[in-house]
Amino acid sequence: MVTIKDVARRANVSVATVSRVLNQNGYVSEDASRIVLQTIKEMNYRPNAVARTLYKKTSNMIGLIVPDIENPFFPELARAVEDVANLYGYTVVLCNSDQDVEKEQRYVEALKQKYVDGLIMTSHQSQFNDYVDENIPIIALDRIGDERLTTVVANNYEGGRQAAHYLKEKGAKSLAHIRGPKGIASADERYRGFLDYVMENELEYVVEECSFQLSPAERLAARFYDEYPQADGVFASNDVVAAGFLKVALKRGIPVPDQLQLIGFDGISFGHMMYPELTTVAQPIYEMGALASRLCIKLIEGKEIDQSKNDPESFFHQLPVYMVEGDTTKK
Amino acid sequence: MVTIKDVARRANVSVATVSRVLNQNGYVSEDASRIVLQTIKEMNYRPNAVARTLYKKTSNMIGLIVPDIENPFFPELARAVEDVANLYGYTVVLCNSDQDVEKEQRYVEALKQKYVDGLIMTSHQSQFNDYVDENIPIIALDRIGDERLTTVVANNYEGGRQAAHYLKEKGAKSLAHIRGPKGIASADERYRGFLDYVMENELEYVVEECSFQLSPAERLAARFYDEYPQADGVFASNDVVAAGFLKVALKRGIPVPDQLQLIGFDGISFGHMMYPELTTVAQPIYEMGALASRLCIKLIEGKEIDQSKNDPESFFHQLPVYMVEGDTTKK
DNA sequence: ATTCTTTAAGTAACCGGTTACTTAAACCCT
DNA sequence: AGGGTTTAAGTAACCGGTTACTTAAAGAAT
Repeated sequence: MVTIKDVARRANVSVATVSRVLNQNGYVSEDASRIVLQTIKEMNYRPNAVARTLYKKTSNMIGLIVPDIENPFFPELARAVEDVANLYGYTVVLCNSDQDVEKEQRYVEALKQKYVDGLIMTSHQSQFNDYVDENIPIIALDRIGDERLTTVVANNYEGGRQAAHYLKEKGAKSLAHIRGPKGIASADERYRGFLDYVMENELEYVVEECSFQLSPAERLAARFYDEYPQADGVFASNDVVAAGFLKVALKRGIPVPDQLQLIGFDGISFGHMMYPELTTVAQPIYEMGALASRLCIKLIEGKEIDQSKNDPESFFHQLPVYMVEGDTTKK
Repeated sequence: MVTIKDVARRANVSVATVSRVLNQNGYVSEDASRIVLQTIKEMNYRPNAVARTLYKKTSNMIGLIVPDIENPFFPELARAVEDVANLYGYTVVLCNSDQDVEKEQRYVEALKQKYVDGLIMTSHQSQFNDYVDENIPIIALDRIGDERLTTVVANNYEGGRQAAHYLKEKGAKSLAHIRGPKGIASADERYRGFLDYVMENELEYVVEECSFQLSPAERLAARFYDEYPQADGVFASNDVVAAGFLKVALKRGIPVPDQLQLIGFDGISFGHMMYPELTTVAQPIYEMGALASRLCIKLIEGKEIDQSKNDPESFFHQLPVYMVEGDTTKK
């Protein structure tokens, strides 16, 4: 491997000069600069990122921790984070915490040891308090933790309300909400939105809880359709669970959307893969990832943003959701 | 941040002794060892991974490059790679090359600069020749590149044959294969398997090409059903494309599987999410990822395996595929 | 002509570990 | 008692960059 010393020797200058040319700082003459650049090209020299990191304590890496890489929502999010990060010269290290608090903590430790410049976390942990005092920027994405944390979320509460409203408008008489796990802010908020709306409008409803995965959703759906045959409008807390409910309904021959209407949440591209297509409360997934990434980089580089302690709002970025009308609700 | 010097000072020993305790090598007395360990715990010292990497030229990181993180096949694969890697104390850096050769090369460069210990690549590049002489282990996963490269793939050829055979057995008279992009070994092999089988059995068939994504699949499907209304057995080169064909068929009211039977490839968990469930030629995705990861680590640590130049077979690990009978083919 | 400022470039310390080399004490043996 | 081996632990070089500090030459100002 070619080092800066090799380049310096060949170019007849000191390592400091080579370093100055590379970093475009300090005083370097035209001549020296030309020769060094020429030599670098000739020798195909690439500065060693690890050595630089050791001295500068910065790595141009951003850690992204997601709870479940197999839920298509997160790859879509990761994709956006990565696109923006790449644009600014950062590498994203994607870690799958597997909804395991310990594994998550191990990752945070490992990443910090590697001098990642920032962290974007879709943490499974309900309170990130342990992390908030760290000396690197942390963005909470799709999760709400400590209020001092810069946060990017969709308007889950409003999404919950919209789902309930939409079902009511489409004539559903007996609503159901399959809520996500308690303690996960997004799930809690969707539930709260749904609940507020059905209460305000005095609608008949029932709530069940289900983790954000397919198999549990299918199991619950089977039981659910037995127990609540009268339910004609189901709002699932994410698209994967909605897909599970849709599948079981179709299997049983329950006519969708005529007898049963179904709404998911997320708007993963996956919902378009099935037929009938899923009606869903879509989050602006790409925008969320991109914003989180941009904010993280701003915090890394500017160390400031407009996040004065006076203005808590500036920590909290809430993006609007929007209904995507598929075929699992009436026209 | 606590450094090894701080620990050494507090424990009244030299940094060498602390290092020896940490790495459990060299001569350290019982007493010294005890004191150092105690001090480490008290000060909550964690050795700096970057400094260690700089000297040892090893990072305990494995780079994993996938072409499309949004195709569920790859997260599933990544999951397996990561599980095994974690088990052995390695961190996986997941990179999305976006099917872009240049982006892929940039990632390889960046990863090597970070002293990753090994690379697992599901490369979009048909020949990895550029990479094969690198001084770190490289595993080709789900792709075939240079024959000197350790390779983990499913038996795609056999899968192609099986799909054709299955469709024939289920009574399809006019077969179609929607093959993946030319130049991608897995797609080529599936195509070859299909072709050999239909030729041997003198079956009526047609072939179309489609990239491994949903939207192109849907567009192609629309055209396909117009052009080949007689086709009654479609074998798609992956599950995502199969899902696109299924969706368009259902939309048009084509009875599946009675009038049109459909087989995908991959066996992503996704195929179970839809109804009717996809019949598919499943790859042992988890096993493939896990094997690639294990081989990579063996190469890193042992630098040997049984890969003598005499035995090219040992470089080539081909795993069997198996039919998963869903509802898109007749019982 | 002298002093001050700017430009240019080298030397060496530093980042935080690991390890080759060295010194010295302890133990063993004849 | 003297020489050899094993054990213990310190010193300093090293990994490959960056940069503070220093020296020196060129240019500007009085």
